[in-house]
Amino acid sequence: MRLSKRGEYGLRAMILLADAQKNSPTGMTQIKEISAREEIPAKFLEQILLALKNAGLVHSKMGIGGGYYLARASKEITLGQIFRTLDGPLAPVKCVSQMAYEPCGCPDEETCGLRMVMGDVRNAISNILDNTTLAAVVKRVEAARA
Amino acid sequence: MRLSKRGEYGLRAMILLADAQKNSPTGMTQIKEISAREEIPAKFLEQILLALKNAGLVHSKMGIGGGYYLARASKEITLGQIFRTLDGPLAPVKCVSQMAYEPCGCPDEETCGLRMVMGDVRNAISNILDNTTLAAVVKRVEAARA
DNA sequence: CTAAAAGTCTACTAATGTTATAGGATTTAT
DNA sequence: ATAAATCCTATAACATTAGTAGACTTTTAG
Repeated sequence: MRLSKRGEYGLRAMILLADAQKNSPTGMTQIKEISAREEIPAKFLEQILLALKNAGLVHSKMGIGGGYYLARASKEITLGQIFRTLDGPLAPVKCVSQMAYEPCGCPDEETCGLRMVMGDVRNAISNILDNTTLAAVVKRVEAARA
Repeated sequence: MRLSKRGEYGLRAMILLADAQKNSPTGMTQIKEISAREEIPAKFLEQILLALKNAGLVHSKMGIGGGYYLARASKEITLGQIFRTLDGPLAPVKCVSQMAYEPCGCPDEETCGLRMVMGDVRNAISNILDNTTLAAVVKRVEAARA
């Protein structure tokens, strides 16, 4: 049940961008700054941010003084959206995926006990990640710092 | 967030063994029968059952008329135990794992927003898998069949 | 006692996925 | 024009996964 480094780095970067949004209007931040502050390999982060950009979650500005910033207010972006962009479906098995259903190979899906339980697991994960916004995470971090 | 085939096959096999326990005292079943009924490659299943045996979750009997059976009553075995044996820790990131903690590389664990949320995810998964027994799964399957 | 039926155990392989790194192309401010 | 930044694609090194192969051991039936 592991989160990939790609997903981890991407989520951490997005939380940083959400935090930056509070200091300046857009919160535009350069790759190298995110990379330095979060200790993420810069060229790897570049690919990740590009994927998030293509998914419409961040915008960017090229050239001198450019950088990345959230495409929407931080309370309009959920961790679930970021996760799915970088790591694919939340569901532990494809046969309970809402976004990318596929049969998993059990003889009868309707009476597959594993499928029932994994459906619960998927819903539990979704209830957290699809209902947690970047703004909520930033708020929680501030509470922890206090 | 994917369950491996190894984990999937192992969980399905264990649910079958739990069901078999209701028909005969031990519910002893041969690899080839599990393999046929669950459509799992026999030699792969062999390795999986061996791992479950070494973890003390099933017992076996060699020779003619042998097979595998649950080491305890089906209500004494949780899906969490099986999952961990075959796929490792439940936690999406090591820094929130109860069984196998390791730092994940964020600059400060105490104020890492991702870590907080992933802690919640781990707990949600654990609440399901560590509280669901094989007996409960079998019961649920029967309810679905009715 | 022997042969067949079952699990035991280890090694190997092919395919895939992960985690990067490299380097040129493009855009923008000065 | 130049420097600073993102854009984009390729590729390499490594790890994991899913499965296969085969020799070995134990047990029972005859």
